[in-house]
Amino acid sequence: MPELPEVETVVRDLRPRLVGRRMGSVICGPKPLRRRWQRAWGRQLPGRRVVSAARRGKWILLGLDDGAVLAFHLGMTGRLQVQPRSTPLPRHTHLRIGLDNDHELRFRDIRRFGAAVRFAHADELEAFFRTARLGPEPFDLTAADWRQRLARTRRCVKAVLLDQRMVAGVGNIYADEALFEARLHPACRARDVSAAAAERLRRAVVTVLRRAIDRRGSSIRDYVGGLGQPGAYQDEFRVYGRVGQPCLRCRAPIARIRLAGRSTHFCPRCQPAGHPGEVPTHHRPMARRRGVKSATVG
DNA sequence: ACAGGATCCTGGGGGC
DNA sequence: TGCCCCCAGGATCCTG
Repeated sequence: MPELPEVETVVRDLRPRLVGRRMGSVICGPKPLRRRWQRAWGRQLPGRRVVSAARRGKWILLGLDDGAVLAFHLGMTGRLQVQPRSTPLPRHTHLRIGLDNDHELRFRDIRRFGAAVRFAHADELEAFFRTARLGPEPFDLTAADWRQRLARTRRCVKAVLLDQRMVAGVGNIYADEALFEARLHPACRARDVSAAAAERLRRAVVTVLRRAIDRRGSSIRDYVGGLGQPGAYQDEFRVYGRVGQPCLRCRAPIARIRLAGRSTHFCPRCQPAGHPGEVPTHHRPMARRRGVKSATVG
């Protein structure tokens, strides 16, 4: 679930509570975390001091005083929190790292799509991101680079936004919100998007992410920040999760379709299929077998 | 190469 | 109440 704004919020919450702290005992839960975490890593952590807390895409990066980096990905349901050791341990807590102040860093993840990885050096981390071809941060993405990236694919813009190799940190919520902001139909082929629309989209992504960071991210069901508080941006969604409800700009009912395997929300009137030079492709109604209401037919 | 679908997990909600 | 199906802030395989 957590996308860039949620991850950024967690990092900002954790930074003052982790940086300067020394790590103690490490306790792993019985179930593996996408097989990334290696039990042996637990032995390398005690005694190390946290020197930095940062974010790259949807990754949380804790720099240690031996040059190693402890990286966390929250997947769909991951939570990374600093809590007093006395706080009751919730279910699905997979990793606990003691701190030198009666608190501990707890990684909890119901669905276990998340990951924890120890990189021995910053070089290893860089190699990892290179291998994954992790794209640029949205805030660093230049207009020219973005235009070229869009021009090189036949996929629809929604799929492009979700692809971490194209731009890092955007997920399903903010892809939909940014496309609404840019007034672009999510099914538009990326390569057919005009230069003007591409630039609108690039700016919309930045705008929406900044707004969401200001509101400490979106909490729909599982997400909380590094101190356990929910975010508030869900109250400002223009399209995400608003199927059938009136568009806040034009009152037309918000539609939902499935694109790139994900629920996709948009306003059929504000995000028309037929912008000049922007030809939307395939899109099927969400409705499956069981009378699930198809949003497109209010 | 490329795009879509299945898959990994667990839990919640709705329909019957 | 119970069962079954669908759904979910993600990413990675596999297939055609």
